[in-house]
Amino acid sequence: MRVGRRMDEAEVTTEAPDDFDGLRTLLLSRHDAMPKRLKQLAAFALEHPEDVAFGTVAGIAEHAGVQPSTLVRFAKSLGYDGFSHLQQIFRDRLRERFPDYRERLKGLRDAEGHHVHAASLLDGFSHAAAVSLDRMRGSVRPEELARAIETLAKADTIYLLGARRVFPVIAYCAYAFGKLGVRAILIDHVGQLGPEQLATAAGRDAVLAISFTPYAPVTADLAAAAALRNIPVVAITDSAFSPLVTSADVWLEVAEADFGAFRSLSASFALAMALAVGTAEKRAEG
Amino acid sequence: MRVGRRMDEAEVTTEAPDDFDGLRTLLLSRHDAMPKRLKQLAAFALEHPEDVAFGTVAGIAEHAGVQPSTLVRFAKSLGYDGFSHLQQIFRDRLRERFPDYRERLKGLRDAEGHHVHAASLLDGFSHAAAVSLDRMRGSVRPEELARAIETLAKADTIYLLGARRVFPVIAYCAYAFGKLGVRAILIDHVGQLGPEQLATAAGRDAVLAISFTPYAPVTADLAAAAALRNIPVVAITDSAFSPLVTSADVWLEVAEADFGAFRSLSASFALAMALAVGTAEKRAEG
DNA sequence: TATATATTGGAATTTTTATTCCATTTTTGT
DNA sequence: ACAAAAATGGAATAAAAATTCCAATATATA
Repeated sequence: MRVGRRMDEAEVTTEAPDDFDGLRTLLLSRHDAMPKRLKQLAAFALEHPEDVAFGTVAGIAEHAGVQPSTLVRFAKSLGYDGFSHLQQIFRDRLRERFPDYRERLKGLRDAEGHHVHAASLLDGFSHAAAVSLDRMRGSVRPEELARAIETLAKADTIYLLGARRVFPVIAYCAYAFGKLGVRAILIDHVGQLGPEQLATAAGRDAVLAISFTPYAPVTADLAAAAALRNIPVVAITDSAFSPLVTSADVWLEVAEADFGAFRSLSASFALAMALAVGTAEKRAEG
Repeated sequence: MRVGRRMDEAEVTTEAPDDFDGLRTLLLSRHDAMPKRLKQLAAFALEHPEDVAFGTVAGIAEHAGVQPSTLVRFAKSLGYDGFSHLQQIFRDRLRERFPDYRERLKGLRDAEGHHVHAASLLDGFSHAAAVSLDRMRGSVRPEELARAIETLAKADTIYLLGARRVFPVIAYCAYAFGKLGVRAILIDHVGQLGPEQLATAAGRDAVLAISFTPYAPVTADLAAAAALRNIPVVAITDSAFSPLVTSADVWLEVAEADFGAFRSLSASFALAMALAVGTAEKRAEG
């Protein structure tokens, strides 16, 4: 037997699955025993199979945060000839994906009662979300959006206002602004301390308020209070009759679709993310 | 004007569609007026789009019965930089992805500077959301969803676990369950009291936990603690490597698409809503 | 803690792939 | 049928990509 064998040429037994499911299983079983970077790649590959299918070694390596050579090593450690060979598995999967889709719908119908019902609920909510997103294209005007971003970009601190149904959106804004290095304060109104949380806001700051019917009184009240103190208010709401409109310097209209008694929040989220990133970029510019 | 212009550098007007549908239309309209080999390629491309997406110049040329150079000429005659550029359109179609960020800006050029940028951000986030929703159809299996609903429906109280990026989703669950008359407790971990908030949970209850990469340790830890105490855990996560998987009795996979550094949450929301409504309905039944 | 072993980063190399160029053939218009 | 323009094939070249190799680092073992 040869001496001085390097890891690069590691011996491989009977692996190298030739379809995606097999690869997936292999990856899952081996994952715990893998070294750091390879583990990282295994996770990346299963999370972004499309990137692996289409990307180049350099591109994927950058995305996954490893060196190009690690990709080749990864492929070899699984028993493939090299990265190109491994990539083939990912590509094959995509080629077969379209037929898969129809099978699924068929299978959905044949399944038993519960499943169908659960799946159709999911379908219903997905559909409502998709409709909301589509509608937003028509209702949000680019100039207004740009004005909203300008207002927020000029602010020293952004105070985030939203309650009940839209609280998730505003909570997400707090996360996003924080990530982007924009100072923002979430008015979560714990212990009914909303007014106090907003007390430190001044004219150089701004308020981002969100409210949909039935408008939560806190949000409208606090926004009005801010406006009275000459703090710029950017509002996201669902109609021109919203109480927020009178307090707002700029407002954006989003009409979410519903399914059953529940309304989507998808369009609001997309809009909130655009505001956050737009604001951060505008600040970076100057 | 230059003399002796060659066909290779043919002038191109305003073509070069940046999505597959546009390309298809262009190909169909130009087809009749094309020279023999290019016509041949147009037909081949529409008939075997996947081969074009994955193949190499040499390979496709052979398959289609033309010279490699003809492929490059074909791409250029349509207004693309070269074959690689044309191929990108075919690849985008397969991954259902947006044309490049920059390309997008070009398309919205008629508006003024800021507006364009803001609008394309919004477009990007909307699209990521739509893609996420669509993908979910493939990754969530109806039977698993039904099992998750059953587990939650049997529970006395549902404890809601989620932090950081997914906190909005779990916060929304608290709202939805409340509206539906299902007893649920939001573990918001205020004052680091997460473990205490979960202390009252017992085997007759259930935990609904959500976590995506990079997995917040609190969520994984609390879910593991619950599992140890034999409390059923339903998890929503983004890969089989998630630390939640080991603790979960049922887990649902959702891979959200991203735009820039931010991932959508739309699919997670839709799934959460389906779980909530499904649970409420199941309880009402029996 | 010292030593052996595995893992990783990054530059150098090789291979593959796209593109360009030009001589030859085909088509078009007169 | 003839000249001019367009189209084509195929070799030559340039560009991009994958792969290999080795030094540096980290990890495990005694």
